[in-house]
Amino acid sequence: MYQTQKAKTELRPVTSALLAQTMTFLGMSADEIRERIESELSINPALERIDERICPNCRRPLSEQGICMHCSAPKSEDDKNDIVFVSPRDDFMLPGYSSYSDPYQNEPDIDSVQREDLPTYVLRQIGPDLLEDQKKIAAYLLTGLNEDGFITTSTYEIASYYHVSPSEIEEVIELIQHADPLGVGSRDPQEALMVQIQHLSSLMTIPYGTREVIENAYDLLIHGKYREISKNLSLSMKQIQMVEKFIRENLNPFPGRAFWGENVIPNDRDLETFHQPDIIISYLNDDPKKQLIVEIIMPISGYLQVNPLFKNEYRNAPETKVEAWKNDLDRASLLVKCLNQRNNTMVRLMQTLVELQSDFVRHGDGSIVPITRAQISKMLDVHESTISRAVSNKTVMLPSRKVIPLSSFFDRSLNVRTIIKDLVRDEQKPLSDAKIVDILTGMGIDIARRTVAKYRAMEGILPAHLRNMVKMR
DNA sequence: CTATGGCACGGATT
DNA sequence: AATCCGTGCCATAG
Repeated sequence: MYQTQKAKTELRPVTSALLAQTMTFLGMSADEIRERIESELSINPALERIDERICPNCRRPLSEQGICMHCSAPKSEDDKNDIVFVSPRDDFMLPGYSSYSDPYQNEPDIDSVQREDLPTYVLRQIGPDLLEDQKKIAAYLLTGLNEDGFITTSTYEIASYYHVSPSEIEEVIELIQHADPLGVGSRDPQEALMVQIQHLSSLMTIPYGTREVIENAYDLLIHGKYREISKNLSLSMKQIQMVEKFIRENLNPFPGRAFWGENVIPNDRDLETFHQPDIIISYLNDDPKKQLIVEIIMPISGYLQVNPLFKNEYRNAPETKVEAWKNDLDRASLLVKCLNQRNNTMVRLMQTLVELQSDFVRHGDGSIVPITRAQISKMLDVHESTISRAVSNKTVMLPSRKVIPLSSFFDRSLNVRTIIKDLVRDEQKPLSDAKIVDILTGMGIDIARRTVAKYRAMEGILPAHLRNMVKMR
């Protein structure tokens, strides 16, 4: 009687704290958790880190490749539907993976550099070329950049602040603009594009009329008013299309965004390649016939536990310390429990998710099955918000080496969008949105004409009357 | 008249 | 409760 009473009162605050914390942990990315753990480790003596890799499922030691012999060994290698979970690891940039970070460029150390913030990054590049007072100006300019990488303060403002002439400011700005990411420190997308063009013109051919379009018809361009551009600048529609395509593929109107790789340019999922993923899915030995390997990246290598020595010590704790030590112990065990809980949830989530979407993982966008978070939550018997948190703020690397947000697994329209993309790619003569609706209806997909238009826009496909001439690839 | 984009509404999803 | 998404209606361009 007395015991249960006591157990309850002790249990409740702990479990609710556990729940609350687990929830917050669940919503964090590997990076954020890493930070949290590091800080806890540094202040809490009761917490101990063991550098040994263990299976997230059964907590047994793993083989060298990080595969749990206990959990996954008995399964046959030929079974395509097998999904194997391997130990979370923190050093995901193994030699074989190093090319992920920059499939387009060969600069090797983009990864090390992308962690620092944009102003620092730029300043480091141009620093050597600057005089002392130019440096001050540059620093001032750079800290004033907005998230798009544009300068927000006016030249005159700075000039009067530093008692120098505006032209000297301009000089510094120009240097900044030619640093990587190309075009930072411009005032608007238009200027950024011009800088990029100037730079690229020595490296590749720029389609005829590109400068003119950007300089004189930028607003028309972003609104897709190609006819008008054509009239104003006397360029053919074909030329304008080339220009548009060139800009879309080679330039970036928002230099700051590319730097962060944020998901702000919806049509360009490639940019997300620069994110460190929270989960990696790959084939065993990179062989598509073999099992899928799912790795959930852990914030730290090894695992955490409550330090047994500290626990012992606590029994003989001096009066004055009892309180504080107990606090430490509680926090340590809470953290460990939370992390285990989080891991457990993530593993279960990915298990069902990859199983359901294995075709998507293996064969790409077209084979995605529309799934909602709510459905998954029922299958796993957890609250919807749990799944929501588990999915948010996380990215996955697919065997194709693309890094996408985990939420893409729940993209209801991705499969239809790919069909449309394929349809347009293989079309003989341009299909109008209405035609596409017909075809889709024939395939058993029932959506409105207006929706097709939206999907088209999402995929960056021009309207039918503008894509009649050249067909790319 | 046809094709498409903008705005806004309502239901689903988170 | 807030947000997202598909859709209908209407304006506009060709």
